[in-house]
Amino acid sequence: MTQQIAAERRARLNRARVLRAAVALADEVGIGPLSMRRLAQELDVVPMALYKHVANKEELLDGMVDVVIGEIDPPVAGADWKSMVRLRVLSARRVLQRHQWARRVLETRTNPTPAVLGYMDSFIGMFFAGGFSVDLTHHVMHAIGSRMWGFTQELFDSTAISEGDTPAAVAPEVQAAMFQEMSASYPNVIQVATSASHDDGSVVGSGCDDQFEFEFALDLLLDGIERLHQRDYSPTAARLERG
Amino acid sequence: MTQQIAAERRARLNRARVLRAAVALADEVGIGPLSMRRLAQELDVVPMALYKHVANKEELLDGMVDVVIGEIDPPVAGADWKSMVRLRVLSARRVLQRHQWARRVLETRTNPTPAVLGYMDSFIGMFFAGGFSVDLTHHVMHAIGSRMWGFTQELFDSTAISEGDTPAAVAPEVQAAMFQEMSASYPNVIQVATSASHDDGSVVGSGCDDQFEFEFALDLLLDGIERLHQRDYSPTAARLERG
DNA sequence: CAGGCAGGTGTACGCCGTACACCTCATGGA
DNA sequence: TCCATGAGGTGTACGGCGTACACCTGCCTG
Repeated sequence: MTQQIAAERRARLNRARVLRAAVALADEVGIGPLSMRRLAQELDVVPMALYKHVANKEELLDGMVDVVIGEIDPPVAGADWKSMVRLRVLSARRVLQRHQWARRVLETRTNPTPAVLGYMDSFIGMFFAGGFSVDLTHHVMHAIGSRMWGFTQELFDSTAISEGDTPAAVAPEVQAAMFQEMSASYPNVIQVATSASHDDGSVVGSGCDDQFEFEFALDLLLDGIERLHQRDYSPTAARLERG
Repeated sequence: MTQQIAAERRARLNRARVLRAAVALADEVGIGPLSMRRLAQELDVVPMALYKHVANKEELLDGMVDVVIGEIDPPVAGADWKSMVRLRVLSARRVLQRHQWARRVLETRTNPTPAVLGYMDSFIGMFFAGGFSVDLTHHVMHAIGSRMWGFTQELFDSTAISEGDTPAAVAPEVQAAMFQEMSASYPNVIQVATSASHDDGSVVGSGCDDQFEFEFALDLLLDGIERLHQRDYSPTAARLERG
């Protein structure tokens, strides 16, 4: 009975609801405009109410990351290490792509939450299961770095602009002039940027297939790692004898 | 004469001086505490005075990045592409290590400044000079990503904590308990983290040699790239026949 | 000597995170 | 049945942020 009444009123807040609302809000408006005040408003509550459920904004962000990580598929069983890793990374990538903000937030965490550690632990476990030494695994984890989460540090990718303001359309003749100028100053950049995007003449190579680029780089890395593993390479030994 | 008087008074502000002061301040206190107000104070000037020299804080940060990029060595002439790239990256790394904050700032730039484009252009030029096709260069640049700037996205590295607050020493017995707990929950992480740091028992593997890890990963990448180049591999062709 | 303009100032606004004291109301023991 | 308790929501306030806008000042040029 009292439950019913409570349900008719505003549902009671709890940590999970706060985090879910935060994730949803960030998905919608981006991480920049996500403030405690804005989130509170979304939950129809006064800002300070949130602090009964999260210690502060940092902890809120930690919690949001945990929610996101929870969406990554568990490792598929019974495959070789390489495909396990590959699939897991690509799963993480899909998740992080649903929550664009998560990349930046992940990067700014100062200490890992249990969920993060759990993911890393199971990630490392895939290499162990594949017969990697602790030592090689260590170096390999460094080499993979943030690619483990399914993203690369794409400096200045075109999608980064889409936070908030629209890029303010410019007249075609101005575009052309800019292109000319760029071609003169940065001929190599222009060549590379336009190589994969013959269809549209956009200056930043927005025509290029991010997913392909990601997999290309990932496979380059995995192939290199496989080669090391096959020849029982020990990075630490190599370093010692190099001196 | 008037010059002398001016020199006796506070030197006049200009964009370069603002940027240099900003870089110095960020070097000293970190990027977090760097506010327009704080910077103005450092320059013994009212906050709004800065806006006569930079449009807003974003532009200030852009300018700071440019200053940093200016410190990267130019490419060494007359070497093969691989060592040119390698040396350039390691030079960038040294610079970015002098300005720890620059990594984060670089990551948050939304559009590249001329200095950034210039660096990328000359970077791309090294591959062209090495006989790489435009196409392969494009993919290779993606694969290198932020490693071009001499950093990897080290999530949760121990250095990240050092912004501002000291980590508040904990009693050894508490440390031991934490270690026990971690070992139970994240056995793989613990193994890997402690593999390269037998000397000190710190939980986060702070004993590991970042520079070695970086070069290890860089070389893994460069070797992979070299292999592709030698066999005249065309990623785009590979993709077309696959797709 | 006059005028203009580059550059430094003062004030004020709206945002942010959050400390702290307070209120309210469901709940469980007497 | 009642009342103490404590979890959870509220209101107010503070200090910090970026920066808009009007203003002042003093050097440089004509």
